Amino acid sequence: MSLQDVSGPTIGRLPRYLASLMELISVGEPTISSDRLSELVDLNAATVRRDLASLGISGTRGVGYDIKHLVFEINQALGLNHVWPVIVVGAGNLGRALANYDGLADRGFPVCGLVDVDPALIGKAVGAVTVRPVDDVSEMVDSLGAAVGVLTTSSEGAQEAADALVAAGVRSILNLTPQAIVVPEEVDVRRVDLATELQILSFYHQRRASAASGSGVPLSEVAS
Amino acid sequence: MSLQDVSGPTIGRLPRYLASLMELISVGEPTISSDRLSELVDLNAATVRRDLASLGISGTRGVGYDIKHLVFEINQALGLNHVWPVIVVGAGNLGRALANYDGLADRGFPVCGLVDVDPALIGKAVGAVTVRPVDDVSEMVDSLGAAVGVLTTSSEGAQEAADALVAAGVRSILNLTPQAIVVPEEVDVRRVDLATELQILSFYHQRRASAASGSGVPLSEVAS
DNA sequence: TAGATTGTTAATCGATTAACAATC
DNA sequence: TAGATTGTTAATCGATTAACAATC
Repeated sequence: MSLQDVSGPTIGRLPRYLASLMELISVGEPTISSDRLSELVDLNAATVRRDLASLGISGTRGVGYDIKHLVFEINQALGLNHVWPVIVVGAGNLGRALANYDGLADRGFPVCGLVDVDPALIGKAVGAVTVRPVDDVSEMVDSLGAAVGVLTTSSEGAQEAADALVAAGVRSILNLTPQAIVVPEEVDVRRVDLATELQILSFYHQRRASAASGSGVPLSEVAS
Repeated sequence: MSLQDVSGPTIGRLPRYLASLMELISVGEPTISSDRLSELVDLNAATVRRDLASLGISGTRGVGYDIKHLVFEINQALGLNHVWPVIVVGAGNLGRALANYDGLADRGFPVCGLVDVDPALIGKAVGAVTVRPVDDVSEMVDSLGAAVGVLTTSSEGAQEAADALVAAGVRSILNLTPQAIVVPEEVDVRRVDLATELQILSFYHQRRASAASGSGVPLSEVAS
């Protein structure tokens, strides 16, 4: 299953709705109209109503939507009424940064395990966890109830790491390596590649500067 | 300018084309048909021809596209015939991980500067750079020719960091904090939020497991 | 010339949005 | 009842794709 393909219109917007709604809750508003919410998230009001209807959320004509109900249902849809323990494979700089990062645990994704193939790293304490060998993954998934794996290995190690996660029963993988991985059909993979993100930025930068001379330094040869 | 809106169909696929083409080069193939390339990148052949035509690349009827030419032109379109020096704002775990990460420099985005507001971090050596105060950003952008800024501060520091980059003349920002930032119209921002990526994974995980009992641990209260 | 493949037109598909009857 | 706002239909828009004439 390829997430990007299946995703449909709604899912990517749910976190945005949630962020705006949380602010409204802190202000104490009880209800909100699709019209006003649409302004906050910069979408069309009809799109907002569509999205909410598709989640099975209904409002009250003439009044709007109950904000707390909205938040509850969106959290439900996103699976945020659960805690999803995460196992990070790869205890390099990025893996260790993730294990130290509160932003994941705060949103229901605590890093409960950190593994690596490098014997030199095994046993090292990082944040709240200790680096363990990759061979332990299967046991860790079972005992910790981990549902999600994050790959922060080198490109070379990515496939092997993914295989280990899949063998351990993990069905959701966030791949932070530059390497595309191959997994069975029933496993979901999302890939975030920072260099690709920068490429996209530079694409627009270049396009914007097109006529003017670019501020980048010419690179020797590319296509050889 | 919102990148997601403007992006059009092509840009997000260019890195994929490039990856497949690089492999073909290493195998020594001289040309490729849109049909074959479309299989490699899992797209429709007409879409491939569309994309290439939109970049001004033409092939030869009956033969296909010259692979080296293709690679050169796609690199050109992505701005990869330039080196884009990057300044990272925020020398926490993630910022330091980026400064140590070869994957960016390898693809033309060397981290040339790392700054932080925390006096305790100033002067620390990280990878090839030394942490400097945020106040130096403007001078650094000029002297290093930095075109892209990456935010790895805390949520609280994100807006201030973005303001400093914008004031220094940076027009492309990759925001890795969970905080949305406000910038002038002429500045491009891309946001990558790992917790959001995990949310999307868990959304599908949950949907897949819908009927069956979820494997996540129930969370106490969400909507209060 | 016969076969292959491009470049592009027209058809299709899916998502967004305007509009409005239903109804609080 | 009058005003507001939902829920949904039909119109619109934009991207993908099939199909095919052009041409190597």
